[in-house]
Amino acid sequence: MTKRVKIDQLGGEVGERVTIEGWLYNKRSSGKLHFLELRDGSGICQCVVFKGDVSAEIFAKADHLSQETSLRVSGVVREHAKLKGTFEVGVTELEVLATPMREFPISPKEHGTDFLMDNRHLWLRSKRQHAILRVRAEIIAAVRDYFDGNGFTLVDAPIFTPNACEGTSNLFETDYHGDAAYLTQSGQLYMEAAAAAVGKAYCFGPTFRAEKSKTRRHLAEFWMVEPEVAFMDLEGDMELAEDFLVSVVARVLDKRRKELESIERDTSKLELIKKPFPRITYAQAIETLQKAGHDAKHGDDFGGDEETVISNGFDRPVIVHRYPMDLKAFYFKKDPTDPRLALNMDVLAPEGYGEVIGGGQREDDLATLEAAITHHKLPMEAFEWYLDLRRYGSFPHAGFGLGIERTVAWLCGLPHVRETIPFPRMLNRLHP
RNA sequence: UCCUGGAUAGCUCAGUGGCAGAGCGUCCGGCUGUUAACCGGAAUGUCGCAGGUUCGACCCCUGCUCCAGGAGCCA
Repeated sequence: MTKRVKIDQLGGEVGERVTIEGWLYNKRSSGKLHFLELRDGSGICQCVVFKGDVSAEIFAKADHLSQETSLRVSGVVREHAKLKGTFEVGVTELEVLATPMREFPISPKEHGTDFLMDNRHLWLRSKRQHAILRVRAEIIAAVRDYFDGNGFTLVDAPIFTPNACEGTSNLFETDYHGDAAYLTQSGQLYMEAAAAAVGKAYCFGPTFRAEKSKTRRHLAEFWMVEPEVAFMDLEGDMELAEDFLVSVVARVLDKRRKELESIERDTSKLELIKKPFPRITYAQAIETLQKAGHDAKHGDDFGGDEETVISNGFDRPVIVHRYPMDLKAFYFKKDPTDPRLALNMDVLAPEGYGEVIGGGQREDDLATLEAAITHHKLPMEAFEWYLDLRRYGSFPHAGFGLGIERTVAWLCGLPHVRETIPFPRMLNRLHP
């Protein structure tokens, strides 16, 4: 019985006889040699079948393997003849577990987006998608470890929510035993309740947006992490966002450098992500845009192009704070030095990846919050529970939300968020 | 919802009002160190769908469907 090993462990087994199980990724042949590239999820290795080492039957079998055949091979591990630090298996036994019933649609050649998205369930097996999945998993692990290790308590927010905070047109409506229920757009309001219970709370889960957005930055279903901290102001919020982002980037560089390099991410750009992040006000951002020739005026919100122009001035994320109240949600606290401004902040990633974090300090005065709800023409009764947080020991607090997919796109250097999530849900795509 | 572009072999694409094409993949053959291997040979089509113009339409016209990029939208 030979030892079963994973491909990423082969380096420690040189000279040993091992068994590996996986799928055929690619094959090259000459008259007396077959080079089988085997993929097992942990990595890819070359398995060499030499005519002189195996029975005629096994050699013939190896000649007729098609892509994605599942295999079990045994042989001795050795260092690659040409590539130092790369290991291969000199095959002595080969067992076919299952032969594909038809040709695997995704060859190692180029394909179009539509075709790949239709075959997303198979596309995930490719080297590039595998690397992205692993970076995504590392980002999520880094996010959880950061909050778990800094005194936060995970408090899960509900997915079904009772009332639309703002119009229902951008929410997915479901039938909840006869009542309308909506898929959550954010767990933030619930985190404010949680912060009063545990002090530092965060939630991590899927969120849903039904708006008909069709851009490289939008998904109908995406994952968001939302911390909320009691007795923290906007300044503390910006410091938290900065410390958190730096920690996540460092973790991914430390643990997933190989994957980033395999997808040709310029990691030197990520090495620059250090504290402190530049901070500019909304007003300064508008000035920057005007100097760059954009006809931006005070009161405009930023689109993708504007965010890129603003962030291009910096080699690390830039924090833009104090937007006009009119552009922001009802729950932001007004700047006491200029009540037309919100105590909010957005973090724009460098290299044109846009907003990855949005957050700020929340309004903690009951009367001011009630006025804001009225001003936004929202149904007061739906927010009674939320207003209770101001009735029973109101407290200054702040938080933010980070979009996982935009972060994955940024760290992996991907032009579109559709490759950052295993099975993207977009305007015109629900399958597979 | 709007603008622009697109749909031809399994995939990526070229094509012209007059016999449907290439590269890759697949299949067969060759080669002892290949790296998206290479060399030789073969098979492969509802030219997105429906209608129209024409002696003749993959090509021109109309409608529709789907996709992509962008805009709007986007606590």
